[in-house]
Amino acid sequence: MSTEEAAGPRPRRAVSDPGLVDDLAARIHAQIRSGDIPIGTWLRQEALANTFGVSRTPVREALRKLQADRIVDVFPHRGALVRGPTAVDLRETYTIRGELEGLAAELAATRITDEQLRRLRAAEAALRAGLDELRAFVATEGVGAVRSGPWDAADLEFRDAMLDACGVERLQRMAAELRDAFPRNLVWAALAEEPSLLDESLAQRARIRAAVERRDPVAARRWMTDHCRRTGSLVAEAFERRQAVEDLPDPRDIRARLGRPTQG
Amino acid sequence: MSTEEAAGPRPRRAVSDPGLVDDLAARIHAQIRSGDIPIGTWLRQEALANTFGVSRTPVREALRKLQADRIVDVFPHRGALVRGPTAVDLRETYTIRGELEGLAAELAATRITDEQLRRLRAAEAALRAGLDELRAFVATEGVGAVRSGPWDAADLEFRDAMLDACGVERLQRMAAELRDAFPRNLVWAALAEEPSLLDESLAQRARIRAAVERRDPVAARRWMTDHCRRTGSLVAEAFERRQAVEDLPDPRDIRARLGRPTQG
DNA sequence: CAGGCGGTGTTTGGATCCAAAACAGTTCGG
DNA sequence: CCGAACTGTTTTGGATCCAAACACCGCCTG
Repeated sequence: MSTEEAAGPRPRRAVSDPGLVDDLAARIHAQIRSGDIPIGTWLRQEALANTFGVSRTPVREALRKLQADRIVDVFPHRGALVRGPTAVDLRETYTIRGELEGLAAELAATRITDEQLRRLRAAEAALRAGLDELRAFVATEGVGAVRSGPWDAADLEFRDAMLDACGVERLQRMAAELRDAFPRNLVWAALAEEPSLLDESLAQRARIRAAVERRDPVAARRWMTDHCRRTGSLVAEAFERRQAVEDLPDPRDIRARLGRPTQG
Repeated sequence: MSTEEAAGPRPRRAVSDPGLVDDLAARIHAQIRSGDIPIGTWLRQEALANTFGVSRTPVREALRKLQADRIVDVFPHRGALVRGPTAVDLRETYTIRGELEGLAAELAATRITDEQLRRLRAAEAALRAGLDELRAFVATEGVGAVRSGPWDAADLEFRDAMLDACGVERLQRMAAELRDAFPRNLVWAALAEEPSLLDESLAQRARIRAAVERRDPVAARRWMTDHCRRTGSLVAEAFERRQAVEDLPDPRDIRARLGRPTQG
């Protein structure tokens, strides 16, 4: 019987070359996260191949990775569709994030280093600065013109610092996976429309940071979990409001955004 | 500029056809989970293609999916290597599982239906029966001869029933992902070597079931988290013992199990 | 006029082909 | 005697090719 094992080559350098497919997947994912490729978009293999200057073969493999990460849905003989969350998806995701990041905060409170603590404080400061700037921007330009800015970056940095401090690699990865489960604009668009919510969000994070600072695992976890759940409720509610306005036929229905085959 | 969107076809039936690639990935994954393909095996594309009667193209896409699921490591120009956990991997995974399944138990306690509760009880009964049988088997045949049996199946069924009862789809998926992160035999081989541990494991589950039955979310969560952490400790310790005996050069080192290219 | 039917163009899916990379065994030089 | 370079073989990676599936459109029929 032909076995598929047969031990073979031994890799000298582990991950020096990222590999074309992984790079492609990361790039496509980035465009989806940023909103450049909107939810409900059909990803055409040939178009992607052209834009990245490669053939369809590596594109197809990249799409399989994105499928496994639940970024796109692949329909046999039809193509890959960029997944969009439903309101319950949002709630569920934030609930789970509350658990995972809560655990991370708890662990971080017991084992954070001084260096990591400095990073956390810096992120909080950046968050505060970004909030001021964003509020000023909204006051002059309006909510609609808001684009991904320093507040969003600081937001990610704060979370990354916390996850890094907890020291559990798998936890980092899983939390990141949840964070990237849907485009960023869905998140901060919900919060930016009411600046007072951002104040609240910042205050919650200050509480978390303080708890970690004084090495209080129980409080750190509690505040972090609360923070995630509260944020999740806000995002989900905003999403539902928005969905009520533009009447998408069905939240779960794939037929949304069908348009026409060639948009010429 | 050529855009990669261009709205297109609308899928009629959602998931009627699994698709060859998904099927392949599932089959390979199953063989890894069952231990038929051991950890550290180099997966040769052509060999896999031959065994499944297809060409290398779909095999490569399937491997990309497994890579995204962290089942294999893909090294550019070298191949795909079946990942094996380290002891810290095991501990981390069970810690996180404690959180997720704890949450699941908490939710299940509040919203489980009578039908689901019946399923949970049935799984517990099967677990008990499987335990008796396994103990008898170990007494006559010895630990070494133990293979995946009804106890393992009942174990999975109990967890699935609980996750199903919690009603959060993403939670189900993430817990399943953790459960399948490494071969099953690593798990129950650790527990089977000391039957009293299985008694303890069963008692813990009875406690959980009882808490869910009386709709006590706090207790359900507590017992479930405890159960997962305890199991994780046992598995990790057994793994460390085993690893100490067969002196693998380095836990993280890829060069393990190098052998020769063609094992003819 | 509505609904079913087949033609046509487009897109995906799998197989095949070829070049580049890596392993293994050998040879050459110190 | 040991190590570095060379060569042959194996395997992966990307491109290309062809068939099958699907969407769109017009036509035909009831």
